[in-house]
Amino acid sequence: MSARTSAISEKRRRELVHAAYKQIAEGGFEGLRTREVAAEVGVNIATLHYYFPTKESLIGGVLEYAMGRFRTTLEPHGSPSDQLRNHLRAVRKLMVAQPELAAVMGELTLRSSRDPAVRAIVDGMFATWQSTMRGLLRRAVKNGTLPAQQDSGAVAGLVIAAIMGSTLPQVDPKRGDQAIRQLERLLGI
Amino acid sequence: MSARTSAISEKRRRELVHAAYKQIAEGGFEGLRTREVAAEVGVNIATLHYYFPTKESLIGGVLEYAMGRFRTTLEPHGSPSDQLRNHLRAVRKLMVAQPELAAVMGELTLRSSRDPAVRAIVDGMFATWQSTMRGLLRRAVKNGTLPAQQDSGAVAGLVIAAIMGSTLPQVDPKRGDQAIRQLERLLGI
DNA sequence: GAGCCTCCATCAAGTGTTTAATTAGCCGGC
DNA sequence: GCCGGCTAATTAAACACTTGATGGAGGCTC
Repeated sequence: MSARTSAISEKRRRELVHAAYKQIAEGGFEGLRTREVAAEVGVNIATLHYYFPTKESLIGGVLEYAMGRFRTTLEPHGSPSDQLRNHLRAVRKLMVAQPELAAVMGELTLRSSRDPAVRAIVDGMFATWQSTMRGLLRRAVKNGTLPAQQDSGAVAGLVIAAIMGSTLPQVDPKRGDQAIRQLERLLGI
Repeated sequence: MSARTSAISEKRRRELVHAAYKQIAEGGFEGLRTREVAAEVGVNIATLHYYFPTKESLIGGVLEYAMGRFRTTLEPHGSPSDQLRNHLRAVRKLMVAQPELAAVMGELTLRSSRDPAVRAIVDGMFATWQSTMRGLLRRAVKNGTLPAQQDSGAVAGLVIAAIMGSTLPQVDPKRGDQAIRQLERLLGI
């Protein structure tokens, strides 16, 4: 929080957050035990509480970490003409390459309906994503790479819903990819 | 389990399962406490364990209940020509009308990646849904109400992914509906 | 009264959190 | 140079409470 956090201290924090992140990925919030997090890093349980006063604050760290990870891939890149295509591919690839992130995102999304603090951040992330996506869609239409759409907002919502839905654990990765490719086809990308 | 379970006994079971169901809906698996379930029904904790030897078995009951609830709306109805449309509407309506069910489905879906018993059932449900959907799509194409599709399986997967994704808690119901309507438009329903 | 059902009391194993103490390194003054 | 205090970082050991589960005693109904 404060400006002067020593390098070693910052490292410890990251270690702890990352351990908790992995823990949540494989066991859900239900399976998150502060003791195990500490053990995985190889420190005493009290050390964990030295850096994160409460379990809640540790979860906060994980939330921040996961969101950061996700946000980076949301930033569009490549030539404007195929930014939309790149974007879809990138997000989908990320979710397949890092099932841990997909799992944690799922947990956080679900938790956001009960935890206002989580909700605020997750909501913000989705809002950003939605508006990014809408921008890409509009640009693609103006560009000519995409047939005109009535409601770019609704399309953006659909794309996001489809991506999130296709990363749910029961859908094996192949089916998820198929679904997204099918969406691209329908959209005319 | 056995054939002769008295009416009152069966009622108790249902009460307990339903209480657990509500509990999971509002607090996730993380927040499921057998004591609270028993308290909500108004019985002693030991009574709960009389009907459900373990917490796991209680969750099994909830799983069965939720799946049953979901499955009923999956059955297509109406005239064959607009069964597909009805189906989409029905599922979507269900998820909006019963946010509890959506929440529990989400929890179960996430849990299915860690719990083999849950996975088996949830997977089965999705498989059924997928093939039902594919059947509807094919019939609609043959019917003429839907333009020809290359891969009905992929389309079915997309529809399912979109529906599941649109019921995630952070998407407010209006956006979710928009997304599904947009999907209908794209599909040409 | 037999059998299904319910409760009281209790256990053992965790669970997040805290307390008091220890170590290591740094800095200023003598 | 070195010493005493200061702070950051870490630890062992518990604390207070929760949680799933049990055993045995009694009750209600047919």
